[in-house]
Amino acid sequence: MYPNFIAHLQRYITLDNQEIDLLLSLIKPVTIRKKEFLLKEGQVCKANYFVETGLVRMFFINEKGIEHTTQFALENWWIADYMSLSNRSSSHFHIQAVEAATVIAIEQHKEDQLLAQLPQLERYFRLMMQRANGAAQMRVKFFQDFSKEENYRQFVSLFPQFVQRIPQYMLASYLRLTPEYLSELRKKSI
Amino acid sequence: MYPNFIAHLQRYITLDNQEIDLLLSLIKPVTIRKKEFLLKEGQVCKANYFVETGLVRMFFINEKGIEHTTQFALENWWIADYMSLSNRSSSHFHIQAVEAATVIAIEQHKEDQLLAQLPQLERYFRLMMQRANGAAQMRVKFFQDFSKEENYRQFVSLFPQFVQRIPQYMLASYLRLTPEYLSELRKKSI
DNA sequence: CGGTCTCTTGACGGAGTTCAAAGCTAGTGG
DNA sequence: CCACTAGCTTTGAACTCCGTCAAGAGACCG
Repeated sequence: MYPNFIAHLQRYITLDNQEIDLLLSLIKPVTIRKKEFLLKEGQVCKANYFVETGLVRMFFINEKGIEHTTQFALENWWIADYMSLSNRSSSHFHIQAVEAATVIAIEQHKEDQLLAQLPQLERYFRLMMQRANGAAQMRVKFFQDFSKEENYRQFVSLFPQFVQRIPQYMLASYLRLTPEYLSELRKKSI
Repeated sequence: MYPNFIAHLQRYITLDNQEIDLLLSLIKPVTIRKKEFLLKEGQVCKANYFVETGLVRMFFINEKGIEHTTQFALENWWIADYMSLSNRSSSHFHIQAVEAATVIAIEQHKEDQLLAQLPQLERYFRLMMQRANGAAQMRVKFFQDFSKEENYRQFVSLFPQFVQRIPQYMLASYLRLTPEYLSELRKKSI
């Protein structure tokens, strides 16, 4: 049951079987199909989500109606609108399945109970949030460092298998370029 | 002693005087003058830094020799290269004082001891990392949403007093535009 | 198979960069 | 406390990366 989730926890903290059972009783498993939503803009983000299998993304729609993907979450990554979650404010983002996904939700309203009963989880989440921060810092560097063409080439060479899993328009919106320009870059390189 | 630091902790967790004394015995206060460094590219980041007073920034230098500022830390913010800190890998960034600053360093090699003796701090740092993540997500949205001109105008209207504290070339490098173009935008708006 | 997304192509335009050079400002040492 | 200098800011001209628009080809789903 949720092998990725359990293995991931145990890479950072130790939990015995009893504790794992307790934990599993307090989480909420969610399965979503392609294009279904975990969160929509305007709602308050009610949980932190662990991707057990599948692929999920975060995006927003600007005033011109154009989608901008800000984040992908593959297997073993956490995703949520952390501003909305921290402040109970309404979210500026959508979270949506790119592929059908099974997700573990840690719900806000059960968090206190969970952390009181399994204090090791404070440590686990601290480490996860720190790791996510590190990733965010590197991403900022990545985008600032290079031209859009270089961004594209780097990304494809770093994550060739991942690029196969997402439609081009979505990659374009993540890399901050238009589908037309991405198409042009692809033509040049083949 | 370190009023901002203590007050900030107590906004999120409770600590009695004895615990505060213990904490203060395990931190390392650092004062740096303008342009001095807390971290240089290539070093391993050895601490998480809380800005008690002053102003600090994170930046890197690309292959053309151009500086890119990725983050500012004002009073009451934490700053570190979290990838380097988590993995003990060498850093891709510099951390430098923009103004003379007094900083509280939580050193990696004392972290275990600190967290064992003051387990509430796990919670505090979890919340700080989550807050930083929320800020990072909003920043990505901010940059993706608008043109460079709009980024500039928004930033100035949101943080007019902060803009006074930093040189223009540094604001330009944070907003991902050239000093020449920033100068042009300033002229237009006055 | 029909219709609606997705991807490609090409022409055009403009936001933003590059380069060079000249003012300005602020910090430093004499 | 002044003078010098290095570095910051401004200006303007040329250029280019990349977005916009429009239209057609292809792909996928009901």
